[in-house]
Amino acid sequence: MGRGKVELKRIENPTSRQVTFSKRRSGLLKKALELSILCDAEVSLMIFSPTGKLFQFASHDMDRTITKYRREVGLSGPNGQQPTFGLEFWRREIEELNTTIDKMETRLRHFSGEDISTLGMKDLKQLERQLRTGVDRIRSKKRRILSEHINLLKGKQRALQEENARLQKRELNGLTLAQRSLVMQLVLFISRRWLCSTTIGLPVA
Amino acid sequence: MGRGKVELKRIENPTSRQVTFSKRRSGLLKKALELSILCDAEVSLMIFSPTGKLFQFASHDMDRTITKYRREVGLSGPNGQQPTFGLEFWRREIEELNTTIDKMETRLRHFSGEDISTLGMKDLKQLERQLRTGVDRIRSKKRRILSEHINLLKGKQRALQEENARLQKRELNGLTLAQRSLVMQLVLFISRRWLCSTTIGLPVA
DNA sequence: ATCTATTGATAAGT
DNA sequence: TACTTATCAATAGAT
Repeated sequence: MGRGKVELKRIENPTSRQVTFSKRRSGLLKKALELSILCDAEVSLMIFSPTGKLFQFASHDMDRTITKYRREVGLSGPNGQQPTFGLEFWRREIEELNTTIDKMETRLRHFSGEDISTLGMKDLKQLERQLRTGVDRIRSKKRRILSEHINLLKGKQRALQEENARLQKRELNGLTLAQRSLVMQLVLFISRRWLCSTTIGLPVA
Repeated sequence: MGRGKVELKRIENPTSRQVTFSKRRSGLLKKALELSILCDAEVSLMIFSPTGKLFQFASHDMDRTITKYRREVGLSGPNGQQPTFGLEFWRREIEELNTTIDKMETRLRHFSGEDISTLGMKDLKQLERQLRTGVDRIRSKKRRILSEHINLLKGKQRALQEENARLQKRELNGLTLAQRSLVMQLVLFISRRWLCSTTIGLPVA
């Protein structure tokens, strides 16, 4: 994929070889990363340049993957690990943990409805019951949260309403006072005119 | 590189995920091979599918490369160059596995609707969606099983019906033969009587 | 599994 | 080593 096709054969020109190594190396690492993420796979990649420099990628953990690999392929490599005394214990321990993890992974996948081809009707029924229980509990939790939220809002609303009422009342009181004042002024005014015109007979100023 | 861009994120659809895994896996293995040949590099690649199946490529020898890797990594580690893994390594390995297990346990419990007090509404919604997906898939699987069972029964039923029809036909044939026999006997009987009474004139025995 | 439209990777050139 | 660009390769989505 480039300006020209390239045959699958060691590149003789050292410069091109080095350049191609650099480019393709990063391409390979990138694709390893993509595979692991897109497809949820466990990928480990080790690249040693001709000069012995290491480049690596491990989606999970290189050692874990190597352990898994050894378990899968069979047993110890030639140089891999001499079964020193306590080693066997650790190996078995780890194997056990890995088995546990595998089982849990399977179970988790079942919970997502994956890899259920091998399950029988009985298993499926049980699984569905469990999932439905989970869904019910989660919904109930959601309802509780919503309800709490609503209550909170109601509380705030009530507080606001009370505050509102208080403000309105204060406003009304104020108006009433003003009105009283007006009434009193009116009364005074009329009284004065009445006094002037009827009792003293003087013209109003 | 395909009909559409694809974001670097776990593919949710299990079918596409499986298909993509298959395609990209072979692509990755091919590119690993090419890099090792074109650039004279030592390449090792391990891929575990989500179901735990191993796919690997090693330009030289997996164990040799692993050993080389250990040596390389060990150099930058705290302990040094010995390919012997001390207790520290194993302890860390186990710790890591236990952490993984803890996380998975939590997740499993969440899937059963337990220990969800600490989850927020967002988490709960996501969880519920996953569970519902699981339930849907399981139901669909159940339907498929039932449907297969029904088809099996239908097949058996059809076979029985055919068998039945065959038996009935044979029975009818049998009856026809009996009838023929009766008719022939009758014919013989009448013939004899007719012969006796008209041609020979002797009384019928 | 097979087929294409597209995107991605990269050989060569600068 | 880092860009650019012309080409080839990989692959996503559909069948």
